[in-house]
Amino acid sequence: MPNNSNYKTEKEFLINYDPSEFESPLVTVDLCIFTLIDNDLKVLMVKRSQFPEKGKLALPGGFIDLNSDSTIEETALRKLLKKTGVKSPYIEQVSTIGNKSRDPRGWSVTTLYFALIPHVDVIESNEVGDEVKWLSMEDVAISSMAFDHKELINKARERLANKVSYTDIGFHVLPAKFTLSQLQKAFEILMDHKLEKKSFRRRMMSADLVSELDEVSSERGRPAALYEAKSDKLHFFARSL
Amino acid sequence: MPNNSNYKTEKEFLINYDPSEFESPLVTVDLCIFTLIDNDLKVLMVKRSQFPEKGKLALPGGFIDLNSDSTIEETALRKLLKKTGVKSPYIEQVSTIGNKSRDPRGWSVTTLYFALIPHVDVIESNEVGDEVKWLSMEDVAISSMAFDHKELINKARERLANKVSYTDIGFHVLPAKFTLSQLQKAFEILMDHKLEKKSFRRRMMSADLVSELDEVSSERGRPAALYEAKSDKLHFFARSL
DNA sequence: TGATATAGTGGCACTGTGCCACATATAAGT
DNA sequence: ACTTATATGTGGCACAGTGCCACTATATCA
Repeated sequence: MPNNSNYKTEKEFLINYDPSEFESPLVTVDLCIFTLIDNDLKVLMVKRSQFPEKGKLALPGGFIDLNSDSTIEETALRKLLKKTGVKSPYIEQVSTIGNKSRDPRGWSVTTLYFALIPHVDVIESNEVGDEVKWLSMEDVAISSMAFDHKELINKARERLANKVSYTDIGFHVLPAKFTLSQLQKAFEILMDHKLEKKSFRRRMMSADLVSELDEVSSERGRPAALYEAKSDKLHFFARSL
Repeated sequence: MPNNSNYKTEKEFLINYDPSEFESPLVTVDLCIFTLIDNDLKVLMVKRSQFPEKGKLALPGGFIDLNSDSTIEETALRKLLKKTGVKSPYIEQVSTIGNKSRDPRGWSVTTLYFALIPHVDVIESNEVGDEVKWLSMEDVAISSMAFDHKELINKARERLANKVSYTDIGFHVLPAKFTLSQLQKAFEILMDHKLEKKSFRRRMMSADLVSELDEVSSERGRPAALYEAKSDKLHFFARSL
């Protein structure tokens, strides 16, 4: 607990102030990076190379670099860039978890972010050469993980599903051009909830979020019109999906 | 930055691990405690008695007590209890802000909570005898404040308005018995948005959140039926207000 | 008794949604 | 060539919830 009580002026305080008076918890940032691969929701994990929890799967993340990071968001973006090569993801702070038991090293606080990236943008074999792995969300429940990271993933997953239902963040897992069916499928997977085709299309068109291109995507069946997102701005739907 | 790299076993790691290897930021918890006094939204402020920012208005909050607090929520509740005497408020984590410039003492991280309490439950002249003040939200913009606390209040205010529009947390600023008009007025102030009387009543009744009592409240005009909240559970409206 | 004030309701037009049948356009199979 | 499978895209209607506001109800005050 702090003890810097009896200074008479601001100057005296600043000169004599000793940061080590404060006993601080460990502070980390953890990232839950989601993407869609073959219509399967995946989360990026790394295998820990150091104690504690050496060898276990963990979320990418780590300590704030007090010298080079000037904000906590910068820490998060730096770590995401290092693991995926993606520079401008959708990223959002989920929650901060702090208690005395989550880390064997002692009182520990972590700020959890989730990010949404299109899989095509990921540079495989990242620069660090850490052992990274896209884990299917279906396998999260049955995998053993470091610290409380399984809980963290569940929190992020919940926030993701919720937010996708009333914003356009779902666009961020798709490539630049997509069909409305692909878009709908992505929303359905992210929300874990089936959607009605007609209603979905009506909403997307009336929200004016996409513009039709002069191209079609053709696989099986009738060729589908390709669209692109109209804006990068976060858009709130008037009503939830 | 951490340096605890070369341990061969977990045991060796735990024995030799030195927490001071880590350079940690300052970690605090700040509270934005809202209530309604005479149909005016207020936020609780304290006058700082120590450097830095001595004498300025600040949000109640402070350092985690690593010995007595076992979670960060416990820290928040402890501080709220100390300032207001309220034991079971509505409380919610808003966001965590961390950067190198917000505190003259150096890299600093704060986790911001907002709380909603009924004014009647507040024990005036709290045990610490700190100089505390209910500041009207209208005066926030024109008041000088410590650190980045004005921004913190604005963030909490925004979250509050938003959340009130699709949940029943607005109930928490009212006494146990209230009229529907009082309830509507409270929602309007918290959301900063006028509501339609008929629509509001329809929604409240169909959501089955209140039960009518055999009492009436009578001031001017026709006496109004008194109601009480049916449950403490957080309820999400199907549609926003 | 009538003015004023607040509580509470009736009722209708409008909007968005769920639903599902139908029309359209292509590839693949025979 | 024609059929079948498959997927895209639309038409249209019943239904539910909302906004709106005039109207009724019940009190106090002068």
